[in-house]
Amino acid sequence: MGIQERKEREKERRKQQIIVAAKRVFSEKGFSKSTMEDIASEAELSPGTLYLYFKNKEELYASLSLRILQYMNIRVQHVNDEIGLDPIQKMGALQEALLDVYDFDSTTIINLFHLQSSETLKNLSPDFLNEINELSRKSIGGIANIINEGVEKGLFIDEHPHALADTLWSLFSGVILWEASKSILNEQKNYLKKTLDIAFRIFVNGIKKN
Amino acid sequence: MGIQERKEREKERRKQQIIVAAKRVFSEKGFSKSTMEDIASEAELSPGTLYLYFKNKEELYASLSLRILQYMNIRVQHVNDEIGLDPIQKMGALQEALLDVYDFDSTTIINLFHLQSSETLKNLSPDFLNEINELSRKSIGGIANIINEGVEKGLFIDEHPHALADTLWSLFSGVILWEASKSILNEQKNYLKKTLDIAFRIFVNGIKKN
Amino acid sequence: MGIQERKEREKERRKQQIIVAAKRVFSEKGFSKSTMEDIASEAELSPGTLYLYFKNKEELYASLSLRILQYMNIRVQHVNDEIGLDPIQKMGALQEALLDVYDFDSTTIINLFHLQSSETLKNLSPDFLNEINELSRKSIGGIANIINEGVEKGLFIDEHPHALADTLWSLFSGVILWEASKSILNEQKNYLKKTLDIAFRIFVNGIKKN
Amino acid sequence: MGIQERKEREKERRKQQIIVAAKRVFSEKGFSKSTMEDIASEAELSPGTLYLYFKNKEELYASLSLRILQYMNIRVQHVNDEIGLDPIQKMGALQEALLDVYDFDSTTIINLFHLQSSETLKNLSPDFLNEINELSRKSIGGIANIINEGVEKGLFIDEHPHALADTLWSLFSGVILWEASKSILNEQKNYLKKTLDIAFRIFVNGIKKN
DNA sequence: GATGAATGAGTATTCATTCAT
DNA sequence: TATGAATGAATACTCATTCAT
Repeated sequence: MGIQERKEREKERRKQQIIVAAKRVFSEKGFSKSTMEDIASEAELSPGTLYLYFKNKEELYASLSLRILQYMNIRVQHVNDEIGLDPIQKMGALQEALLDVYDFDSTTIINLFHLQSSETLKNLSPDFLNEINELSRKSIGGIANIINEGVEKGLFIDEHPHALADTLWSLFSGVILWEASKSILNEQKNYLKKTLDIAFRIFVNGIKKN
Repeated sequence: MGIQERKEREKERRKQQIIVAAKRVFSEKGFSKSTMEDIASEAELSPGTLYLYFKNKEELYASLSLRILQYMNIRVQHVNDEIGLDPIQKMGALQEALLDVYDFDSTTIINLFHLQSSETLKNLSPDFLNEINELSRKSIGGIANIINEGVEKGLFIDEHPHALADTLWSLFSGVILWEASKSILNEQKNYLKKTLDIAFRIFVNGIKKN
Repeated sequence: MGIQERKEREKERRKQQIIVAAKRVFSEKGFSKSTMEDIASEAELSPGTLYLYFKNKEELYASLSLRILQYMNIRVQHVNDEIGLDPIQKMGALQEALLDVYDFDSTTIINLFHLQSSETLKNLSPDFLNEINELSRKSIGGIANIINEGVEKGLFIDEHPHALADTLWSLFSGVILWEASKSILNEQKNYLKKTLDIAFRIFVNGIKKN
Repeated sequence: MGIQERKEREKERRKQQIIVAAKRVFSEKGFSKSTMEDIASEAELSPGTLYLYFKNKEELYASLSLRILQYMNIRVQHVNDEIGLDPIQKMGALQEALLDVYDFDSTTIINLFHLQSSETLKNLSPDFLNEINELSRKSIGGIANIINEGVEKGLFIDEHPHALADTLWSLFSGVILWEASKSILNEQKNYLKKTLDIAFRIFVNGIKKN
């Protein structure tokens, strides 16, 4: 391992350290009530150090989403790559994949959808926006592929697969955000998994031909 | 018209004036980048005056949502009250109603779903939270009623109607937020109505028995 | 009673009404935490009305003191005018008079000494300052007279009577303020009367010749 | 000198720098007319920096008093500890000590007595209140000790020494505040030292037996 | 006179960001 | 690299005062 590479790794480790801290703080206090000082002390670093790894607060916030989007992407591609599953089974596999993504890091995925639906989006640097955009498109493209198979095989209704993928994406994010908000409004146990399950079944049913 | 009543009206007019200005500013800059000064000058009033009508910035923001929620409520009840429509037709009427609500004030309904899915929620006064909670529950209750009819008549699948209503609500808000974010990400024309139409068709199809 | 005079009286009554309210509010919240609105609503008047009777908040505050100073003046003169009392007896009468003044309106007399020792003083209009100054001087002059008698009769030490009066005035105000602050610091019953009694005895003892 | 210790000193120096500036500004404009900006610019620092060293404006104000109270305490204890002085001589030493305290920092001691007799008191944090209270009690306790000696030796009148100490404290603060207010009212040279001298002589005379 | 809605100047405080060490 | 002290711009909110009715 070269010295260059070791440095790279070290740097990556620090970034992780900061991201983990940021995740905790943001999910507890929300974006605007979290201070860089909060995050720094949670990461056991000084405020100045944060700026060696992230350009500013907003990009730190957005970078949380980047990670989960990358992970989501991989999971969706996996489903695409599985051979020997019929479209209906693939939809089942997709549901499982998305649930896994949620389980993997529920805080951040809620963050992701908040971000997507929020003012922060307007203030990100173009580079970041592009990256997020790119990743979202890939994920939705992957979902569209899965659906497309079903359309081509005459199993799913003959809509534009991308439009169907958008609907599924909306459904997924809508359920997650709505459940999150219910848990604030009612301060009671949420039923996310069950709701997601119902939502998926309705969706798959709804796009089946006849 | 008594002097009391006239004053009441005058007061209501001022509130409207502020709300209209707030809507414009918030939807342009988002919550935290909007200053009370911005809103005041948009309303051609002084900052102090805003506080005669709204306790603070957050309640001003939240009160936008209250209006649209009330309107949504009314529209959902209307659908419920219509006689002579079968459940499938009622779902169609519901779709139209919700689209109307969106058309009536698209900015605010996007705000509403942002609010519902965001940190601001945590900082509202309990009274406001309650009122929003109450109104949301009513709307969803209304939707659940519509669905319930279909379930009882054996047309819709035998799930808990409230769970189905939650799913529809999630779908509706998810589509709206996703389209709104797409319009920021891609800065291009959004296809909300079309997407919503597809979403509803899928949903209704998905909950049909057989 | 002429119409002019009636108006004058009416005006005086309003002033009293405001002063009574102001006294209550100021003594509860202190000067800077009391708002004109507080006072207005305590007086069951509107804020604007206050300004018909008092130029501004500070003069309203100061006018409380004016009243008590006038009263104090009268009481001190009474003692001066009493014939047939020897200087020692007059000092006793003076003590009683000052205690009466305190009993008459303890809140305001504390206010008076606060005012005298505070920043508000710097912000009063010259007219008001003069009036307060004048009244203080008169009171102290009156006390000096009493003491002077004792000096002339060879009973009291041969200091400048005005200096002795200053000392007595300081002692009086010091005791009152100190007791007031103790009641805040310790939140317990204060012993003002006893302390004042001791203070007076010491003072009289201290200025006796031999 | 360790690096830790150096930092500590640096920090202390900054605090002093701020305190000196605050003293100047507060004594010129009074508490409420002084802005944090004023103080910051007097200290040649930025407003934010003030908050690194003092929690808020009120604690900055109160901390001025804390210093002088600590100093006063030390001086009073010194008098107590001096051996070979009879009670009368100790009273003389006490007078000198208090005058020294006044000379050491006249502005702040006026502030202290203002504080003690004012609305600010009500708004301090309990910790601060306690500390001030504690220090005042100690000083008065020290004075009471001195007086007690005289009482025990049969030189001073047989009152409760603490009550006599309260009276002396009141006399001291009363004279200082009264002289300070006279200097505002008359805008002329004040005669504090002379008045204090008279006051002390009267007091000592007043508590002597026979 | 009386009102009270509107004003808008005034300020304590916060916090993302920088930079000398 | 890492630090963390210092910065200073930014802003919600208050409240004495005014003035049209």
